[in-house]
Amino acid sequence: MTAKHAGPPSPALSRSVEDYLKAIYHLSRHGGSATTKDIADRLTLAAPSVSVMLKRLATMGLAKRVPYQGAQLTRQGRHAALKTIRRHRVLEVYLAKRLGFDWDTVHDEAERLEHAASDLVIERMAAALGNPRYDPHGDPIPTAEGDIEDTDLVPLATAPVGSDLELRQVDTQDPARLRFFAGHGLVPGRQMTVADRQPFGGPTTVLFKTGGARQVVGTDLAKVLLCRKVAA
Amino acid sequence: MTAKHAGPPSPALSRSVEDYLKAIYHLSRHGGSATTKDIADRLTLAAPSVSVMLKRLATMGLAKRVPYQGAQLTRQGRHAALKTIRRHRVLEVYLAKRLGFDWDTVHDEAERLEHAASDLVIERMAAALGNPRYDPHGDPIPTAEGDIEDTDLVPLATAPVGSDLELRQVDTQDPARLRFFAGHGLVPGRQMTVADRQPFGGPTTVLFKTGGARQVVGTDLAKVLLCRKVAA
DNA sequence: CGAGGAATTTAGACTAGACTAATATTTTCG
DNA sequence: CGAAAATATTAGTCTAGTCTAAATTCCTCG
Repeated sequence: MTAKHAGPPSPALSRSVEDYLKAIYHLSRHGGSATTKDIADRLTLAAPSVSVMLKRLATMGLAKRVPYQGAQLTRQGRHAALKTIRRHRVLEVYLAKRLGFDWDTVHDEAERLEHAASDLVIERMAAALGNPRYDPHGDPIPTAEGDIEDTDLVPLATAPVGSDLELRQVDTQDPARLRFFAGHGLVPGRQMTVADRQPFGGPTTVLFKTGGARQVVGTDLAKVLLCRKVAA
Repeated sequence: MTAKHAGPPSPALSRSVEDYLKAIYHLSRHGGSATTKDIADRLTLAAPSVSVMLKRLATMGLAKRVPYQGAQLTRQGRHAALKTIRRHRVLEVYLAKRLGFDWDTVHDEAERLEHAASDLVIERMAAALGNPRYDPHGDPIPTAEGDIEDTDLVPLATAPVGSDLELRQVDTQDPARLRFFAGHGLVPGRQMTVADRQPFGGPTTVLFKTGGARQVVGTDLAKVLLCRKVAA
C-alpha cells in the first residue's frame, strides 16, 4: 500500500479533526510537541478522547506521535491546519469589516463558520476585503497555498524599559480582555514606548506615540500583547 | 413530565435533524404527510434511516407520525424548519449579491453554511441587504419570527393560453436548468403572456412583455416555473 | 533511588446517525 | 378478491467521537 502523498482532492476532514489539527498547530508552534493534556484542555475534552484521536490522526498521516510524549503535525497535517486557520481568520476580518462585528465577538462566530465555508466562499471574501494579511487581532492570515508569515514578536511583559514598540498581535480571544484593550487604545498598529516596569512581576507602563497618553498594563495582560521593536 | 412547549433557548438541533425538518416541510407543504420514501429520496438516505429518525423527531416533539403513513411537522417542528429555511435563503441572497455567486451555485454553498451561521450573522446579513423578501430563485424568505408568505402560484405548464403572468419562482436547484433559465430571460419578475401550448403534453410558448421575444419551454421545465396571474 | 503524583493510555460503554437484510404492511391491479 | 409490487419497519451492525474507570508510564523530589 504505497502512501498516497498529497493527493489533491483529499476526502474532507471532519469538524473534529480540523479542531484537533488547529489545536496541535497552536500548541506546538513554538515548542516541540503538543501534549495530550494541553490539547484536551484547549478543546475541553477528556484526555482519553485525545489519546484515541491522536492515534487516528497518526494513521491518517496528519500527525506523528510518540506514546507518552505528545504529537506533532506532519507536513500534510500542518497544511490542513493552516487552511482551516486561513478560513477562520478571513472570516474574522469579514465579520468585523462587512457585518459590523466587534473584535471580541468575531472569534466564536468564525469558529463555527470555518468548518462550513467552502474555499470558494473564503476566497471571495478575501478578495472583497483586498486580501488582508492580518486578522482583527493582528494574527497573520495564511495564504491560500498554506504559507504563513512567521512573526518575531516580543511580549510587552518582557520588552525592556525604554524600547520603542509597535503592538502587532493581541494574543487572547477573551471578550472581556479584548474590550478592555480596545477601550484603552491597545490595538494592533499602535506605537508606544515602554516607560516603566515595576519589579517583582509588577505592571508595565507604556507611553503612546500618538496622543501621548500613558497606560499601565498588568503582567498577565502584558504577556498577550505581542510587539515588534521599531526604530525610535 | 409536562411537555415543555416552546422553551425559547432550545438545545440547538443537529445538522441532520435540521435537514430532516426542511425535507418534511417541503414535502408536506402542499399535501398532507411526507412519506418515508420521499424523505429518503430527497436526502439521499436509505429508507430505514428515515424511519428511525422520524421516530426520534416524534419523541422530540418536532413531528407527528402515523406508522406506515408518513409524518407531519408539529408547530414546533415547522418553526424550526422555517428558521433553517430563513438562514438558507438569506445566505443565498447574500452570496449572490455580496460575494458574486451565480444563482445556480448559491444553493449548495448555502446548504452547508445554514447549519453553522448564527442567527446574529444571518440578521446582520439580512439587514445589510435591506431585509430582502425573496431569495434569488424567488422563494419567499421567512421572517425572523418564523412566518412565511404563502404564495398562490401556478406552474407555467398549466397556465391557460392567453393568460398574462409574472414569473415568481423557479422551483429547481439544478445548476444546468438554472443556467438555461437565466440565459433565456426566465428569471423571477419577468412578465409574459402564454402564447401557445401544444397538445399531448407538448411545450408551452411564451411572449415576453419586455423585449417581445418568444420562448418555447418544454413541459418538464414549464412545471417548475411558478407564476402569478397579472392584469393584462 | 524509589514513592507519590501527574500524565497517558487502555478498556469498555454510550450516542447519533448511517447502512443492509429480513419482515411486515399497504397499495395496486389482474 | 387476492397476489405481486411498493413501501415501511424492525433488527442488527458499523463508524466517529465522546466519556469514565482502571491500569500504565513518566517525572520529580525527599
